[in-house]
Amino acid sequence: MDRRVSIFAVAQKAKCSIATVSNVLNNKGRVGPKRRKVVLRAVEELGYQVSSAGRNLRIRRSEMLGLLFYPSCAQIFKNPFYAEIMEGLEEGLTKEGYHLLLAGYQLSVADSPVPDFLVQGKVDGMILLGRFPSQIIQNFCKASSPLLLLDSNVESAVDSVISDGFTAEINVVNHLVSLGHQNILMLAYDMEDYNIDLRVQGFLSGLSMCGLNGGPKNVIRDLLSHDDIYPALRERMNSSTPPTAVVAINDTLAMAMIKRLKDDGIRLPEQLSIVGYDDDVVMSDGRPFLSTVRVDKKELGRIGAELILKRVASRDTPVVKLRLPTEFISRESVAPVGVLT
Amino acid sequence: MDRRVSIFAVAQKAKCSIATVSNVLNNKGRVGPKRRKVVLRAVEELGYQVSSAGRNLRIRRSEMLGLLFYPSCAQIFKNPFYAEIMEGLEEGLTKEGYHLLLAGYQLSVADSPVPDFLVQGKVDGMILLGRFPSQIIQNFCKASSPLLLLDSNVESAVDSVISDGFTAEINVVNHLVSLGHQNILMLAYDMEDYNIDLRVQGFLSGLSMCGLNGGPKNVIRDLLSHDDIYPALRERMNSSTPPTAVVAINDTLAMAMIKRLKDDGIRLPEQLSIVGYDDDVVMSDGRPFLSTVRVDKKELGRIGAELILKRVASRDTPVVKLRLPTEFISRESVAPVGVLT
DNA sequence: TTGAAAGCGATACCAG
DNA sequence: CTGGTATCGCTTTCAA
Repeated sequence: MDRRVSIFAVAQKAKCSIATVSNVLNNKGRVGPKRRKVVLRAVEELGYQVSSAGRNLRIRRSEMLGLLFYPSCAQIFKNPFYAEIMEGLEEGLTKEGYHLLLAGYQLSVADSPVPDFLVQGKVDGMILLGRFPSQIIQNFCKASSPLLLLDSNVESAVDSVISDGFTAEINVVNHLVSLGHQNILMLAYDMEDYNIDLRVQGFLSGLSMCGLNGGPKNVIRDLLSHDDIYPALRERMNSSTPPTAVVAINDTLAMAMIKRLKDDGIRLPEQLSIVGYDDDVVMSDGRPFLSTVRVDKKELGRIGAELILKRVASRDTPVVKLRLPTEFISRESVAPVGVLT
Repeated sequence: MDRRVSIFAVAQKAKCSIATVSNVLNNKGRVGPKRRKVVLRAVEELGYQVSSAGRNLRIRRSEMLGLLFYPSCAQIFKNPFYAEIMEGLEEGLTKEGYHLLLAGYQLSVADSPVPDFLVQGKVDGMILLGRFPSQIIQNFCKASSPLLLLDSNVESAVDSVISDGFTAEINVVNHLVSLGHQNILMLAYDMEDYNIDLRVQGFLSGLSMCGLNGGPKNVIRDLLSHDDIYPALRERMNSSTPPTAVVAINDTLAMAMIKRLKDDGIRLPEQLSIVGYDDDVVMSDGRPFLSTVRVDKKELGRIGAELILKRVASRDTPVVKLRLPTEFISRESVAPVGVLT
């Protein structure tokens, strides 16, 4: 912000008008190659850089996007999943000269339902990363400023990009069934979460597509923590018709179950096949073990950048709800049913 | 950025000049209480918010600070320690109307040694969070824009704030010695890191202050990973003069050692007392176990905010190198020497 | 192909 | 205590 050398200095040195300098810098093309070179050299020699203050005022955009976490940055970033999304996001934005303004929800939204940097026009739009209560999302929608839901979604007219958990779980079921599994159980957390809904729906669709007429009994989703979920799983294992495969809502849950199952002497994958979701870098005994659904998190971020930028450019673009394709990753945690490897 | 209602509208509605509106909004005091109220109401009714674009241009500050991570946001944020610092930092900045511009080092510093948003005047200064190679820090110093090293330091004229590992480790040693420990070992990683240096120095000073004439033999610092460090510790334990207490450079290392020691059947803390550093939330058997040095991470961030803001306000403020006081937290992992609890 | 000049929205000086 | 007004640095018509 301590710019001593303004566009004037450049114009002077290049013996032309500031308009021409601006045109050169913005590649407006309406400048002859000769002049262009002279200007560029002047810029170089003076070490000139456009002042975004002046620029922003004129173009009426800040070229800055707000990034909001809920409940706080700490919570989000502890999760490596989001960290990778962030990388893609930043990459996509930087490429277009955009930057991210950081904010935890708590701090920014003290009294007003909308962060003040939004309302102050510090940003051209907002990106909501993670699982926001839908009430909060509604507030943001009302602000009628460009908005993007990254890795989440609600049934309103807001752009959003998530991984295609629906198709993913259908594929998972298909794969398991092709290995002979008939009694498949899905494990999820009990919370309001679009991603979970989607995956559960995909799972159930998968079952019925395979003629397995699955239903609520195939899904355990009324428990919150690993410690609560495991006993429920254990109970099923001890029933007269134990599942031969378990689909966990994400890798974290899958790994937690695996640990407990092993402790209880259940042989994996012989007795029970397990599939996760996310393809977090999880190791077991030094090498990847868990079959899972790979989500290209960087791509998720990149696409997100594209989407929000598009909306900033023209606010009446039709709303886009994107589901990113996923890839099933087959590892040791899945085996054909009844086969003792 | 889509402000339809400018300061003009307010002035019109309040039947005064834009100058007065500005004065009211900035609490310049030179406005009568009556007018002031009228203006405030107009602002309210119109839902007016100052445009930071206009403001920034005029005051020649962006009221934005760049936050830089090395090597990438992902790396940093996976560490809960930094996450808490961030909270304090954000709190301190928001209070003063400042915001954080986010950037991973990789992306921002592709070719230029200094991120483009700095040079473009998008920010009024930079905050470097974490362990940067000193070469990189030097580059930033040259940029002669306000700079703050958060939780790190170099021997140049840059503001920095870290926890006082020196005094902390002296206290740790004193405490251990007061419990009868004479043979104390410090464990650290082999890397260039001001914090590690400081703590090691404090540790050694502590020893000599207690008349224990410790030396390099009391410090193991030539190894990189937990897996390498443990054998070295193990070797000491098996020697003719085994340590009775171990001071780990941080909680992570301490917990890693504890796990391995337990696996090897060493009774803790009877056979060996252990102290960590950071007071991360680490549990063992469901409750805090590890004696450690508590760092008020939020305060670290808050102080950091204060420092950089001060420098932005006046660049020729003398350089400040701050060491935040710490607190020794006594828990079960430390016991008097030779006492079998 | 180039330049002059009109703002963008706010702050702050200087008069009154 | 209040109001003109110059100015910040840039983009963008409109003329030439």
